[in-house]
Amino acid sequence: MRNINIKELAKVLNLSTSTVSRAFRDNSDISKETKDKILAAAKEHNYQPNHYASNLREQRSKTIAVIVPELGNNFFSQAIHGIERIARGKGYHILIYATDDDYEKEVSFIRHLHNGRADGIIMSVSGEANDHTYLNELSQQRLPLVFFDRVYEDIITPRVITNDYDSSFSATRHLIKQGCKRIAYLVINKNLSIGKTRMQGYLDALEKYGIPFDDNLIVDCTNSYKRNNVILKDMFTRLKPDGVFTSVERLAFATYYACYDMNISIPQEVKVVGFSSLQIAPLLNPSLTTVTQPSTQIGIEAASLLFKMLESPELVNSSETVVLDSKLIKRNSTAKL
Amino acid sequence: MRNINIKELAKVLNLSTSTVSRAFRDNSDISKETKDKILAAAKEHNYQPNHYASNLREQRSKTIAVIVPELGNNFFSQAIHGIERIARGKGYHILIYATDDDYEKEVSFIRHLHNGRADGIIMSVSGEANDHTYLNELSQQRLPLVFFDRVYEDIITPRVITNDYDSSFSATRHLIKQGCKRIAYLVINKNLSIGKTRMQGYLDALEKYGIPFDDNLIVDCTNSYKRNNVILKDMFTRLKPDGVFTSVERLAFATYYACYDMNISIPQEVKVVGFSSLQIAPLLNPSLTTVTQPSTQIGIEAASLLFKMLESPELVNSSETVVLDSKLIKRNSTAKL
DNA sequence: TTGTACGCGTTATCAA
DNA sequence: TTGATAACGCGTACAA
Repeated sequence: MRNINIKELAKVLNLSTSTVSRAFRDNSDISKETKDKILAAAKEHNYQPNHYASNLREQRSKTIAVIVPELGNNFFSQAIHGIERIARGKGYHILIYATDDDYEKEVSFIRHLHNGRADGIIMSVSGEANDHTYLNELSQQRLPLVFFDRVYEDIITPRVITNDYDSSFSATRHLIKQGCKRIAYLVINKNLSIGKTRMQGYLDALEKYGIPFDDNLIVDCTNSYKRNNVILKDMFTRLKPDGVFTSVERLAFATYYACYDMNISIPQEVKVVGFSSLQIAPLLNPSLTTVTQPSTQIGIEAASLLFKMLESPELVNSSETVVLDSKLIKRNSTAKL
Repeated sequence: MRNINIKELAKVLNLSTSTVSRAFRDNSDISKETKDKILAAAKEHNYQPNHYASNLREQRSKTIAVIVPELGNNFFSQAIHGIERIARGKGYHILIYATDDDYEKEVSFIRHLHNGRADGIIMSVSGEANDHTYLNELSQQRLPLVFFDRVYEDIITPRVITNDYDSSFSATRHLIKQGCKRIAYLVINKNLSIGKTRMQGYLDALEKYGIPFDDNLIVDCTNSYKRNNVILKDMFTRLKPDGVFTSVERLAFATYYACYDMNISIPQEVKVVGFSSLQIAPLLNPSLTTVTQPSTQIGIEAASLLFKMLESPELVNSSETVVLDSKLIKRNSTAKL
């Protein structure tokens, strides 16, 4: 288990540890000859500089932490994919943390990361609670932090988001143009800024096109499949919407399941559009009209921003905001008859 | 940026560093009073023991590495979710590495992990190449390693797999019972043991039920959507299969797309079943019959096995194999007319 | 119960 | 170009 260390390797080569160390650092003066000899021996003995010793010495870890509400969600795994690509290119390692939308975990992860384990954090917030002061408390000595997609508006740090307001407006307008008059808006956490922004686009589109707003049509859902099924069936029974706009992918699926169960046909009786990064949306029955976020690109931008902060902090404004465009992709779930 | 260290905290408290250190370690002798005082001060000053210094001192990192062929794939993200749950419970951190099915990257990741960065590795292999000796070379001092799902058979290390042979046999038998006579088997990498095992189940089912085997019906696909589309259209044109069994999820989607393009109706003209962890398989058009692996559970088992190796190596046989059962879930894509 | 002192493996400074 | 040495921050023998 124990790997060979620099001292042993130096002894084998009859050199000092400093010389051996130099062979692994690019800048230092060392003769080509010696360097080659050392690298060859290193390979033979399977020597690699111990990362923890280096980190301790250099005060940086070449590691970034990624905190997301959940794994096993298309959007986040694709974003992580994007982050991974950039980080790998820079020779950085990635630590993954899933909060399960639990605020306590989020706080705990962030606090723990302040022990040198990571050089920076990329996070999509849980949004369970309203007290984010813990982030501000750390602010003087806060690790470089980039938000993506789900952000806390009261925390000033660079962020990568999408044009949610416009997308929501377009999606809602699309439903209206397809003939919907009673459009339900499904959301999981109204308090989360992303939920609010998306809702505002919905509200403004209704107003602009003269559709009366019915408070009941804003439906608060959960992360539980079972409870959502109950909530949605109740919604269909009581409110008879002819259009459904879901602020997250999962609720579009829940809508489909509820419609299947109740024999409500999409798009004849109700049209559905949802935010979703599902690549097989065309294969659904019916194919799902989506607001598709450039998820991988979001990850790429977020990682790039973080590295910019790490490499040249002076070039990054702490309120820097990168806005990417989502696309409304019209499919059969909103087809006119 | 610089966090307070143990020395400074000790000075503030008028205590020695060892006493402060003890407050954070559970086993050491320290008066409750002093401990509370230290922990309070630590909280106030936002002190946390530097992880790299601790790791260096203790020679372990409380970190495990997870290596997968790709992120953004339902199976792997669900498996990672399972791993995450167990690791978090043990207070371990998770490093993520995606190989993109690139053997070079896999080798590089593994080599780099041998510098103390991780205490153990959980991996699903890339399977691009046949030379896995690099793993054996490291074997005397190899990090504890657990394979899951996609494994190298020539490397002896604990593994968590599913009953692929049986599942394939059942899936093929199901197609036969639904009336299929010309069943194509779609695979991405024939050399990968998992491809072979699944194929054997298919072959044996054909034989048992007296269906003549046609070599052309074993179709080698790729990871590229575009190329697969060409390959599959060609297959439908030339071979006219009436059943398709896909060894990975992606190929089931590719089959759907090809059928859509060619106006081949599922299940009327061709029936489709595939290995898949897609949770919304019921929402596809038509709903997809799947062999569903317990992906999260696989992650849980793999992580548990790794921790067993870390905690009590003597209890783990290096050829220990955990086999979990997949389920054949019959849906409309294989319905009889 | 608390403090002193050393070493974990590395790299940077300085001297040779 | 190479070598000796100190320091990074922590945890633990050992001493008090």
